[in-house]
Amino acid sequence: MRARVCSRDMPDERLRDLYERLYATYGPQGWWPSDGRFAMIAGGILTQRTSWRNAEQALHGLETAGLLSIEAMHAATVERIIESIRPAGFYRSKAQVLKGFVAHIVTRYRGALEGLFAQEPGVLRQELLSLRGVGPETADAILVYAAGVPTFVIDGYARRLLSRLGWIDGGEPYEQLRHAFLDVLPKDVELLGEYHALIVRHGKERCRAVPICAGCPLEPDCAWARQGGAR
DNA sequence: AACCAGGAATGTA
DNA sequence: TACATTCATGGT
Repeated sequence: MRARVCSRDMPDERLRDLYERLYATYGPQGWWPSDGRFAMIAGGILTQRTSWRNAEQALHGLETAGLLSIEAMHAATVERIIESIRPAGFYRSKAQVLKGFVAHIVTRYRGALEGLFAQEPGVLRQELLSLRGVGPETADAILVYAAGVPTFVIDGYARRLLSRLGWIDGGEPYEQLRHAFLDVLPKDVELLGEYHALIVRHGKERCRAVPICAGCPLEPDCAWARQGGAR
């Protein structure tokens, strides 16, 4: 089946319905409530290919070490950052990424995140993407949850859900899927952030508990669900 | 005891 | 462009 979600000429009602259904099922997810913007960014980097549980431990490690600020982390050695974030895994590369990020903020914006976030949204996104260790998913997560920019985060859960709904083939480029959501949803940061969080929440249920779409593999009686819901 | 977790960079063909 | 490999800990 072709990816009708991706048409811009034909606004896709299904993506709005899906949000309503997910929200009605799981309620607000309350991602990244009030830890501070830098903590949100650090969390976004630390959680790459890692459970949020482990990323939180790493964040706590940074907090305990007093490294949860741009100035402190900029002054710290990579070794000390590594010690603090070990539970998150990939600690060597992530420590470099964190240090590279704060170095960028310090040199370009004199250590103030406000300078970065004051950029035009499109420029800001490109600038984030230019940083080492910040790919499309992390960039969009930072934009939505820290910068307040209305964009959409596409992750493995979103791809898997849309595939199982039969709305995409699965191999669509990141940008295509991002626009599929953006083009049919209100430019509301809260809604867009909630939507992504709901998709993750639903994905973690491993599609066992709640049928989201009639006839889709999420139905309790479908073959995929009976197999145990793995992969 | 393999498998997965709120990815991205690099290398190869 | 498309696919494989590397990074690495911790829970199930």
